[in-house]
Amino acid sequence: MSQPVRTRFAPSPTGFLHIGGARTALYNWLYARKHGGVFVLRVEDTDAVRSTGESLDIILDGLRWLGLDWDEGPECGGNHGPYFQSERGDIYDAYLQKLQAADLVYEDDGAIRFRVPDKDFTVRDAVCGDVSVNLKVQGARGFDPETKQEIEKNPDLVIRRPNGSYIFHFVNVVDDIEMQISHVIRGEDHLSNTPKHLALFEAFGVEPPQFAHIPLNLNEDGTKMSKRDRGALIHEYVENGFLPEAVNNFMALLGWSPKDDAEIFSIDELIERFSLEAVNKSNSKFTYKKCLWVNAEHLKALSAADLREKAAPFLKTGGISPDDDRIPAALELARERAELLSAIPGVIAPIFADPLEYDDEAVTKVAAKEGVTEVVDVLISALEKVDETAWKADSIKSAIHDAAEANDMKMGAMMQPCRVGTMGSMSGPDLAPAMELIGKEGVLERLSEFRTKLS
RNA sequence: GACCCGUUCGUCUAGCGGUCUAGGACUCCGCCCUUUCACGGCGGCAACACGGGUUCGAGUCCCGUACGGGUCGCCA
Repeated sequence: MSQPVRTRFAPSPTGFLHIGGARTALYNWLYARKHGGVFVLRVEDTDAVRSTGESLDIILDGLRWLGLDWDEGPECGGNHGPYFQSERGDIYDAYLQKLQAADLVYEDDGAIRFRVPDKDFTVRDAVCGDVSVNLKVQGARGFDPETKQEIEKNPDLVIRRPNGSYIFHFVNVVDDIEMQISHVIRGEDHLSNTPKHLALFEAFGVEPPQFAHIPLNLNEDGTKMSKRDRGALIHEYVENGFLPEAVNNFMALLGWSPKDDAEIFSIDELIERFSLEAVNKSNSKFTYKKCLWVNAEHLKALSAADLREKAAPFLKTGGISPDDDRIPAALELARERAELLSAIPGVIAPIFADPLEYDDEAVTKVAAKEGVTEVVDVLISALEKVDETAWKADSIKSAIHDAAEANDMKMGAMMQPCRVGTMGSMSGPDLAPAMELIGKEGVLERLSEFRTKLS
């Protein structure tokens, strides 16, 4: 019972890395890491027609981005390879011979079928409990979705096609045996298939691994998530400015519970706290808004250096130089209000803009206020008096405050025109620090341009 | 259609027979903080699918119904 923990993620390279697959990978990875085990990546590419190298790259890139590193698998190898099923034909042939020797298979129309025993197989699932099925009885009934008719069928499992290629159930079991997988953690959609796998394990005389079928993630409307749905594909998280630790955190929460009120976890905390016992039984619905919130929380927790590094590519696409000296300070202003890395440039762009673009609606709104030209005049003369070397958020703020008092104006009535005049819009980062970054000269230029706009 | 799994606020969930007039989080709303934008803090709305049992007592155990999901491929 105390065999080494070996888990695996076995994607089929026929598309993108889906959030469901990524979460399965995460749970397997977490379990292996928690128990000092090995995480194996196996590529299930027996379907030569649908499998592509491009798809494999996308999946590997996605896993790497998430930080779900594998100990054995493509590129790193291992002692139980090869890790592509397309290269394991000899192994499958050898296993087929074992079944042939025991007279457990027969040919049917060129294909090879495995004789299914007439008995109950009980899946002892770490999440779902015991589930028993008699394959001979169950397998004798089929369903034709076209005609919606129940049809009689041969319960014996096809394990090899006439063209010599092997079927999923067979290779899956053979590989799990050969790779000495101790825990099979996979989607609940495989629960009904598991008795078939159990029959195969028994035929090979091998003790099956521990199974854990995790609930599925559905769309918010309860329908099955497809590639078209928002939040379905991992590479979109990369492009949209999510942090990998946030995506891992959120995926972990969909189907697993820490059992207390904590929700934001670093990857190390997830490893420490994860357990199969705490995996939920019921399906969950994917909520993008909460995912955003989790990301915002991780954004706030990022170190200044990490934030700068992670934000850099997004700054570039936003037309802002990541090397500007003012970037660290600007990022601190942005992180409090950005939920995504991709939102950061938009928040701080006005600081670096030259010339500044004014939001017409904001200008019109401010212009409509009575006495706004006087306000701007007061602002300009007050800020001119601030010494260049004393151009800091505090002194800027007190200069405005003093001017308001001296001219019998309300501070609140000054800040809005000041904001629109210097930043171009009604909302944005904390104003005084932003003005500090723009610089005295820039602020005065902007305000005087704004002044002419008003008259 | 058969079989399998599931069902607590709109959503993610806590709850493993009495401490539940059901807790937390997201969303939404209100208030406070901020003489700017946010963050933040505080508060509010909001759930045990239904019906039978078992029990002194059921969100918690059992059965049924309804609903949802899954499987029934020479896809994985």
